Amino acid sequence: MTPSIPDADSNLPDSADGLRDMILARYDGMTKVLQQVGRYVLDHPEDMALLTLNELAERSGTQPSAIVRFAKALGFTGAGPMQRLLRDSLIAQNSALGYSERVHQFGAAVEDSVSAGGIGALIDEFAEGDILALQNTRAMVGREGLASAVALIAAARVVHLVGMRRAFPVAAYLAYAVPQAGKPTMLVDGVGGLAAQQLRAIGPDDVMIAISYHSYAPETVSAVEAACAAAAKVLAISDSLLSPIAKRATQTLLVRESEVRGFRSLSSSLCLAQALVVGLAYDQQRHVAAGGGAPAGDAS
Amino acid sequence: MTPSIPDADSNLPDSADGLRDMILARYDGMTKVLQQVGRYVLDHPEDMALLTLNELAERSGTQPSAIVRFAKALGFTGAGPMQRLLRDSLIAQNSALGYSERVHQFGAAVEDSVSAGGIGALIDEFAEGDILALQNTRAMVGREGLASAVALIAAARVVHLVGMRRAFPVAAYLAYAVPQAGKPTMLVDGVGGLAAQQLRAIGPDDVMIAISYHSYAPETVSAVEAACAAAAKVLAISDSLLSPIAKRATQTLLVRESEVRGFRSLSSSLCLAQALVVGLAYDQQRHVAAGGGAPAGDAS
DNA sequence: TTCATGGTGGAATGAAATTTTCATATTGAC
DNA sequence: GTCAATATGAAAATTTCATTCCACCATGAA
Repeated sequence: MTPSIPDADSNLPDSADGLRDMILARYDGMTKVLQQVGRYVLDHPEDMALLTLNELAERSGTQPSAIVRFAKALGFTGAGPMQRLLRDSLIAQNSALGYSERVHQFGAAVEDSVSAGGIGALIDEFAEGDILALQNTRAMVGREGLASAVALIAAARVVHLVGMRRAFPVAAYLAYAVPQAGKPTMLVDGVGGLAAQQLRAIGPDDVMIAISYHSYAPETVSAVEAACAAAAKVLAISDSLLSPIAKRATQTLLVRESEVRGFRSLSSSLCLAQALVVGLAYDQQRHVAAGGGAPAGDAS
Repeated sequence: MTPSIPDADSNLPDSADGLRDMILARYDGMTKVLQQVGRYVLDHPEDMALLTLNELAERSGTQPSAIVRFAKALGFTGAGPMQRLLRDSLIAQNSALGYSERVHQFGAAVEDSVSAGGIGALIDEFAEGDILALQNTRAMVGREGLASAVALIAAARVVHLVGMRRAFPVAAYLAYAVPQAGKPTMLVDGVGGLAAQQLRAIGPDDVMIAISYHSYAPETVSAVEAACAAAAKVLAISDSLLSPIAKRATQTLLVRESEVRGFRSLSSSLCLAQALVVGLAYDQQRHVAAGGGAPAGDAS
């Protein structure tokens, strides 16, 4: 039974923005599941506008009835009216442009001058460049490349990670994610001048993942040399087969990063790193327990 | 009676663009009513994506059954699949995860889908997901968002960076790149338990760039609180307006990372970070020397 | 610990929308 | 001009979806 809508403000929002503000205002007073629904509405308004309640419930990890309750808690008569509000806003946004223009909205050529579009136009350039780079990387790495790299890592006792300067974020990501896949991991970061000690821990059953781009950091090169000296395997992530780390590597994964205005990106390397880790997680799982089920997701 | 789909090309289009081309190609061979439907699909794709067949029939001056026949003539099994195609394109333009439920399988039958394409197929999934996420980020951040964020950083005396766990690679990249743009930078990394000391250095003319994703690391939240207490500006890079750091931030840049098999990516955040840094470099350069020319590129 | 209150998940129900079917109309050929 | 074949429109039938209802669980107080 609806309690005759005792809500303080019986006036509904009349726009998606108004709805967003209303959710933000009431969020703290909501129950756990209702908050979950609210978060999904704020984070994925397009989904909430267009999908069915069953799909939404699945994606947001709730129940259809919870979505209906959420809408009613906000004063709507049901989930339908709330969806209609979001959908109308979405249509209004998109029908401003003609169909053909909107379709090519993202493929449109980018002005090559910063002063033309202002500094803000840089986001278009970098996004577009990264998209092209990702397509390229996907083709260059290939399924076999990824699969054999995963096998290489899976067979190792310990994973050692090296990446300096611009490559460091990639190494840092792997240092965060690889242990989650259940593989012992050491990041050779050289903090406290302990790089030599860290390299001494490399054994013959280990693998070193070395990430380096032109021009190749000498610390990374010498770390690879140390790994080779210890008879460890080396997986190189680099931008050239001629790079000093690729030459000594057991396997090399080539990534082509976009270069916009002289700045090279990292998106492709991160994407590849993530594919490696998830592949490793599936592989580990398959060997540990024959049963199915997804490997644990991540959190931050 | 379906004539067992005698259409020459039984392969369906996989995008709104492809559908549009297919309609144009077959238009001349269609009957009057089917042409009428086709014209409506081309002229009002968002209606066709969202409205019910009854409404569409009324608006286009046809019948619901005519729309079903039209879809079948194109090779679809019914009007539903055709609408779904258009709807997904609509979502893809506005959000990252527009592309079918295959991406969103949490615990469902993961084992066999991996073994179907092999672990190597993950590279395709992640690359594709990241591309969609980048398109979305580009649209969500927008030129104004980037421009005002750059202005916020440019006005600061010192930039403080916070990002833990999964967000750390982004902070690490900024710690590498922001100083190259000539802006004093401190990374709050908490190495050696010195986080408190690092936070004490924040002044009222500074800006803190805080990166955090669900679920939000408490260290990051308290760092933001410390920045607020010091009357510093806060630029949040996060995945939700409800995140504890977004609520306290001077400005929030929303990024929606792709989520494939429960693992969220970082490509969009890295792309955004790079756009921020290059924008900052141009801005700094413009104020230091009026002359044009690109800022120095990077190297590793 | 026990009870009471309110929240939550899942199944049943009723409504709405899509698809099929069939009768009628229209077009083209002989 | 008539017949055959196909297209069209209307309505029935089926499927899908939103909502409601009920039983169970969690939380907090006595």
